Amino acid sequence: MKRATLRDIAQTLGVTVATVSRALKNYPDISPTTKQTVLATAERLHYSPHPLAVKLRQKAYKVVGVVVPDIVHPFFSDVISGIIDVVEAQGYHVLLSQSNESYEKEIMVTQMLLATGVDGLLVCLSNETVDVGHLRALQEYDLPVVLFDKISTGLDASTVVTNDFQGAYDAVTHLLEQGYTRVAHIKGPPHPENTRQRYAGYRAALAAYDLPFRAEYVAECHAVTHAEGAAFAQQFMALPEPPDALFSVTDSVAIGAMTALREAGWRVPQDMAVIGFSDWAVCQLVEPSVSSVAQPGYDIGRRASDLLLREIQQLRNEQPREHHHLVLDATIKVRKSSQRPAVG
Amino acid sequence: MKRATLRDIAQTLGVTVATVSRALKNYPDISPTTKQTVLATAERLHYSPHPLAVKLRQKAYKVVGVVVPDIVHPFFSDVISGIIDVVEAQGYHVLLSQSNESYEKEIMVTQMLLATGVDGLLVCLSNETVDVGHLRALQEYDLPVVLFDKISTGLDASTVVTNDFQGAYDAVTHLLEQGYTRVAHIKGPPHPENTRQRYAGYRAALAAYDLPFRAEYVAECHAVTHAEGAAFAQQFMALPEPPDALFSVTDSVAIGAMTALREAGWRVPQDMAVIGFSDWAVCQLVEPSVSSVAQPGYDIGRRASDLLLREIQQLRNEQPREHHHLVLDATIKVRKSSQRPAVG
DNA sequence: CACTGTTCCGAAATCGGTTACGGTACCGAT
DNA sequence: ATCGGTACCGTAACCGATTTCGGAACAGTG
Repeated sequence: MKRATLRDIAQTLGVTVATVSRALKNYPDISPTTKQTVLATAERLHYSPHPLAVKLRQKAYKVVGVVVPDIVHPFFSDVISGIIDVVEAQGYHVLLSQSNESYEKEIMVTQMLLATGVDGLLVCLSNETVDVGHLRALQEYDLPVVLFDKISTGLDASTVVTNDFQGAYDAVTHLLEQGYTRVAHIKGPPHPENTRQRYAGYRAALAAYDLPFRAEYVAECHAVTHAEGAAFAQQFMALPEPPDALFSVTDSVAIGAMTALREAGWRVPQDMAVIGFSDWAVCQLVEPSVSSVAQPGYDIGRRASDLLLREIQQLRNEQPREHHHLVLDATIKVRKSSQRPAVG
Repeated sequence: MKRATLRDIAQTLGVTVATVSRALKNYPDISPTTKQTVLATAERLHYSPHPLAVKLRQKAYKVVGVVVPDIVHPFFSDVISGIIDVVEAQGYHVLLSQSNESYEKEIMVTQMLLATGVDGLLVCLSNETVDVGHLRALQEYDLPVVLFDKISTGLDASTVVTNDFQGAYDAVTHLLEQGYTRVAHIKGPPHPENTRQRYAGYRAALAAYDLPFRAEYVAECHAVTHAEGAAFAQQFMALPEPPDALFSVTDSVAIGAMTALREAGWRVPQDMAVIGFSDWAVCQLVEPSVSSVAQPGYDIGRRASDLLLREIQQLRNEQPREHHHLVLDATIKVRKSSQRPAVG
């Protein structure tokens, strides 16, 4: 069964396609009679306008491109879910690509999206990305770009990020309020802004409690794995004055540390409290359950989409485009791993 | 900066768009001279063909639609990742939608994808879906559809699924080989074929070892949650002759059961072995690490995409379309939770 | 010089819609 | 009878490419 076109309807009725088009779109100067018959035969032939023809004429793709480093990651799935919900409600669709944390692939993918045709782009930069010339090139083609999570100051674009500083600050403050005083931190790799902000939040919380910063209480991840967490935990336990709490840049590292602690006979949270970051589902499944800082992934997706769709509209109406920089709060989820049992 | 068109090039060179088009596409009857100048100015103007115009002419969207119940699910992220990798390598793109496990939403979403324009569809049915009339309607428009994971026999389409029967059979056999004899099973909801196959595999493995089927060793989930797993574990422990091993339909349920076991003072795997299904990342993070059956999500995505792209090609070449039904083996991942310690 | 055969390129149709513009028919008013 | 106005619909340009057909220019041959 072939797809019905305007001409099919026009020919069966003995009118022109223009008339049919107007009848279907409720134009004023169409007689009620012809409108009725057009609608009827359109219904009968299961007519629906050919998407490409409409889009070509309208110069609108009704599609937003999404580039994430890695789809198989709970945070990004959350973001994508938020994006889809907002964007589909506005009649747009989502074209999805991943960069696999590779700068090369990111360039390839953005080029492909440009070539395929999108009205705008939602991008989370890869960890490798420093230069954003490829995105600036897109902007020169009047293609709105909104960055989220991993952003860059080198681009004049709207951004939506988690408040990593505040999340870290709250997490460490929570530990300090529980009475822990020697809080260690396993940082992430030096480059991404996120992990730097978490580190900054850690130091700020210590400072707010007039606690000294102790370099031996800070370790720096590279692979950000379970194994690294375990290794650093052992390193901390071997210190002459070991820490009594740990704030980890990521949940997997935190859980790795907890495994090492348990194997060494340390109890969590009695001997060492642990709090992670990201609030993966696994935090609720392990024993003891792991406190963590939840990133508002779904909301990031929603807000970023809102901003992008607005910019697309502004471009279309030739209005000046505004850029916004949203910072969404993270919320700490307190579970067993950081709740100091009542003394006595 | 506006996008350069064929006409822009044609006008600056004083030729027609037809010449430019042919020069750019290496047609034979173009003089080397003009081909050179055309290529040069195309380069200079950063020309790239307008995707919509090409697609309209070619009657190809170069897009495949993907419908999954829930993006925020490690299995589906894996599948999507596989789809993207295959499809992008062939110059196609992925239009992503989710049904949220709702039959209504699934219909809406497939309609939207049809209206937006896709060359084919990769669909995992929602749990609610029984009738597949909405997909059959798509096929009548000559739109190839490939089902994966949650499939339906009511549709004449290629399918790609995990061998749930074999996965379950292997898992239970593994338990029996370890010397466990009283293997319990927590089933999933009755409707999805997957969970029925897992149940069948469980029973077949028991039968292969000449072990009796004991109804009190089988429980049926509804929400398929951590809490349900814990509740059923307590139920099993309260039996006069409790099981010594558990095969669970899903990892989260397995881990819930393990939590309840530990709280009751039962050791895993000494007092009860546990093996789950799906092999979520969390299995490697909890203590003891959880054995599980890994579903080949990434491969399912790849194979399903291969089938779909082939059907799209066949349709385009007016060749007869073939349907295939792939069943990909699951592989058991043996970890601590199911390895019986050497006795003595 | 006429005829045939290349070589290279333009004209125009096409994909399926949208829409500015113009024209016909019919009405009532002068 | 003429004019202005309205209701309705057709014509055609357009979006940006692809592709068939045919024609002009030129070279080679008898």
